[in-house]
Amino acid sequence: MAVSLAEIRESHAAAFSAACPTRVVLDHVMSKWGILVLLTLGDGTARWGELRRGIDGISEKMLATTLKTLEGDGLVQRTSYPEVPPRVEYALTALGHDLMLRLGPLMEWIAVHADQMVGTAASD
Amino acid sequence: MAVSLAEIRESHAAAFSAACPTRVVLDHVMSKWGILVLLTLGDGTARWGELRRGIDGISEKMLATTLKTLEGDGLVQRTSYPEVPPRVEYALTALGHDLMLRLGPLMEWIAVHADQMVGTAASD
DNA sequence: CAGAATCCCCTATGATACTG
DNA sequence: CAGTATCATAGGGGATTCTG
Repeated sequence: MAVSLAEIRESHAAAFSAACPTRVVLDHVMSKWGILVLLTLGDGTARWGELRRGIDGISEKMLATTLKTLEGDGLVQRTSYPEVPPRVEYALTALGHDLMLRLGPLMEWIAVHADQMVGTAASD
Repeated sequence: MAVSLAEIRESHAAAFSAACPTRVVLDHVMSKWGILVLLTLGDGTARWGELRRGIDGISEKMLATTLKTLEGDGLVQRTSYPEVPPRVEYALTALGHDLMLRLGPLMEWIAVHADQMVGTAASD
């Protein structure tokens, strides 16, 4: 194997201190809806309604909160058009896009192995 | 660019349905402490006390809960030695190790970009 | 259509004390 | 040392209603 876990861990040692901003970002990105929103936005742009309908089970409140958080982190960009039927579009920023690239393989792995994990679905 | 976000999203479409086990695993792995514990275990084996001291800010309860969850998911293996001074060692399973390999690059990216994100540290 | 504001519930998270 | 049990709390998260 080429990648040493010890190396990985060492390089992220900072994350183990409670004050590290990594902790915060981790909490935002890894939050229940964070990833789903980011993933949905991966397409390019999405409108509020699209996001709400696209992410099964998300409430308006959580969508709003999550979007604000991600926007505050500079991962998502919000653009509102001053039209009569209000239209707002959300899109990934360059930073967000970059992050998604790292998230992709992980999501893939999880999707593949999710049903292997015992804790998720009772085998009995 | 070689990787299309649309492709990424498409391949994880299942994650958007609330019932998908991916959601559960996501919640476990991406939970506040999940990653930290997995990361700490990356070294090989760690004892209860080591984990508790190694992860800044985690409470006993949360450590216990997180460990059980991850153990239930088959990501972590618990081994207790029937000695007089109780000794228990936790280690990543093959599955957990595999997961960590995917988590590494992500953690790295986050660690590097964390301070770029506005929402994490007040500039004022 | 987009979202802000409210009310409410439940679970995640914590601090502490207790036990094998 | 390695947990478990208990109690308490904050905030995540949901449903509903209201406004621009």
